Amino acid sequence: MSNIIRQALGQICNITDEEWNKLLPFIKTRSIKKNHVLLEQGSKSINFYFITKGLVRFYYSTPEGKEFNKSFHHENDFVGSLLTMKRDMPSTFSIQALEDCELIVINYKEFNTLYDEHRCWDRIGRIMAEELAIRKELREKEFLLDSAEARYESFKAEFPDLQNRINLGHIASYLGITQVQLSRIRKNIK
Amino acid sequence: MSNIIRQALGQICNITDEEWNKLLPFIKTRSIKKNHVLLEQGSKSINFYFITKGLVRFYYSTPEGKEFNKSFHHENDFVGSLLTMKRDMPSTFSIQALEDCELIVINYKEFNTLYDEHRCWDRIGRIMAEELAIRKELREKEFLLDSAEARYESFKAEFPDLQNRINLGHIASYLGITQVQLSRIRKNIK
DNA sequence: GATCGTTTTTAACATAGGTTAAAGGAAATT
DNA sequence: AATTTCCTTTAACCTATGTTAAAAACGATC
Repeated sequence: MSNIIRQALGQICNITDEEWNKLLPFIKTRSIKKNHVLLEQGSKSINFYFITKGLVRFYYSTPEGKEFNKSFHHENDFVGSLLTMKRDMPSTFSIQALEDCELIVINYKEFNTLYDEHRCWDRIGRIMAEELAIRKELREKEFLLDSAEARYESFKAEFPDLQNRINLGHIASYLGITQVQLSRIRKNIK
Repeated sequence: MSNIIRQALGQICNITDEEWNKLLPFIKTRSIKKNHVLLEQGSKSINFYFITKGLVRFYYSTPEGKEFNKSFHHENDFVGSLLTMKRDMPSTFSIQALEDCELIVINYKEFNTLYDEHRCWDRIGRIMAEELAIRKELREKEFLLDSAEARYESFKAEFPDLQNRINLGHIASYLGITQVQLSRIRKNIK
């Protein structure tokens, strides 16, 4: 099971057996059912996760009871709240399983101790953070420049595999519009 | 001059004299005038910059000739195109001086060689990328959840010092709305 | 202080998107 | 197959924002 995560990390930076053995005690596996809330907005998380199977959504909840999807993550993604992990602050969003999931759980504080052990962990952390920043910049650009219709087309182009796994309500929420408006857009396109 | 940048980096991670002397040959200083375009969208940059004085905007240009401000940066900010630097791709945005600026110029390819020299550079790169990712996540959240009026209030709260240095047209462009709409919002607030 | 360029506001009209509620469809359950 | 639940579309109406153009305010310069 943990071979999968070693392979994923190994693509970023080579990890020696010695370093790998330091990580092993900090990780375990976990299964969660569809609809389970893995992390609740407002709480602090001590873990981050690697998804070996399934699909989750990150979402913000507003005081008015609305929800907005921040992102979707599936097989081979690392997921967690950067803010909680880096600054020990309550998470600004929740994480919920949209399908039954198999996860690898990594204790963040323990993982943190590795940074001073070997440079490979800083390297891995740097490149993962850079990739995240690039993805978030792209989404910022789309919100800034593109219409909701264009954002919908981008979503379909970027995540063709997710189209059939995620219902339109969740997609609309990711695009920052209502289900009604997405329905109107879909009618226009056809 | 380069003391300033060493101090800024030193707050992230200690840099030994030996490591610092490896960086020194890769940096130089440069002055640019207001309105000068430092990086043109579509071109590749070989440098990134540290601003010691002045103010710049990052902006996207559309095929229709419109411009949208991505971000503003001033004294003590590191600026550059992550995409150009990390993936050797043309920059998706331009950089223009909004005031006369004093810059420290760092050659990215040369800087890149430092990563294998000492772990402090991976550490610095990691933490800078993490901070960038956190800022971009916050802006994503504001686009997703907040009205233009709320985003304007957030802008004023987050950058109180920039209010008098940036004209309303540029602020509207940063918020993703027109100058006309920002004017209406300002009228409503008062 | 008159003139010129820039920034900001205002007006009038057009479009995108929100709200609420109901109707249709699709899929799961009994 | 009938029932229930969830997902998607449609309709009617309302608000936020875009577009274009002009006016007003502001600042710099001569």
